[in-house]
Amino acid sequence: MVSNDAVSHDGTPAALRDDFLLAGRTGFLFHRAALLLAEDVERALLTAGMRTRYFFVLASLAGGPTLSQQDLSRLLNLDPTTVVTVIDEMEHNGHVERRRSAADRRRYELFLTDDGRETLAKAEQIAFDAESAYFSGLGDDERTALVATLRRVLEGRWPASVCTT
Amino acid sequence: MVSNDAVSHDGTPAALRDDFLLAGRTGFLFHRAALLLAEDVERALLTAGMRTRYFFVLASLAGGPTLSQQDLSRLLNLDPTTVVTVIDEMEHNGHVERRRSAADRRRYELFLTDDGRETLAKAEQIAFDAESAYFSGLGDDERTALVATLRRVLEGRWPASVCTT
DNA sequence: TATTGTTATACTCTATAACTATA
DNA sequence: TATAGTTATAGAGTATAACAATA
Repeated sequence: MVSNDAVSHDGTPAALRDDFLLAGRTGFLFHRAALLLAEDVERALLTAGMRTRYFFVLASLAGGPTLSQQDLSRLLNLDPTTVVTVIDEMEHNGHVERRRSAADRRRYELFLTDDGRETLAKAEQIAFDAESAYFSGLGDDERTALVATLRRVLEGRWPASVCTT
Repeated sequence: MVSNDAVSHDGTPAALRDDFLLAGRTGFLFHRAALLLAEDVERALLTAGMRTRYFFVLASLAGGPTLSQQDLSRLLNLDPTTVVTVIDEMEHNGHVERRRSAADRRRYELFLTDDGRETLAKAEQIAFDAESAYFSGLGDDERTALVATLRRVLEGRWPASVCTT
């Protein structure tokens, strides 16, 4: 019986053979590795009934300057209409409050509630654990180097339209 | 006039402040960096009328063992129904041929045509250029280290259901 | 009984356009 | 005239279920 796996006749997995083009593409490896991590984190957060995007918004509102929905949209690359949906849900859950900006009455200023902060803390723990497991194959030095590399690649590109200074 | 950017009062971009939680998450940086690269490559390929997925399939079929649609599905994490659509399109474009497997008449063996190989070569050049621009901020050593790190992280996880040996 | 490929269908997610209120 | 937020709608993308042919 011929194997139906993508394995060549000498038993070498296709992905590791030099003639498998994608395996040699930095971009493809990057793409795949990030997708696996995103899936791991999403799966972990789902056990607590939370989605990754929800977590990202919670974390964005937790510190630093006060953000509006448009700020969030630019910061997290979310469509403004998507932000409305997420904030609606978060407000309904009692995690976020909309307050009209006194300086510009078109805008809402978004604030985490105490419940929102508690929920964020739980989600952070879950995400932290998932990431730790994901990166468990790396040494501390290697992970530190990875973070430095990622920061350098992102330099000047994120947050894209937010960080204009 | 108060700035509507996510910039704090001292002018430090929110993303770079210590109190902006997401900026400290390896997973978030990873997620964002990979998304930007994927967008760059997609945008570049679109100038030649090609999508990233199409390119991935071309590259998967270019070398190594002969693949069936199910193999592709597992290798690239594509739904089998999605593979049907992509291969239909590729066959229509004259880039791929379906040939019934003699050993298992349920399966198709997928082969690139000469046209498919030419198209792949062009797409590879485009993707290569886009990746080079994306990684231009990194030194050779840093990029080599990144690839090594990515490979280690992917070890045993990709290709997931394909590489079972 | 399980698997490959296929179609039809439903569902989710995102993007588009139009509207209001404010600037 | 432009921007923040909102709604309704359309579109793309994906997943689900059922089917025929083959193992």
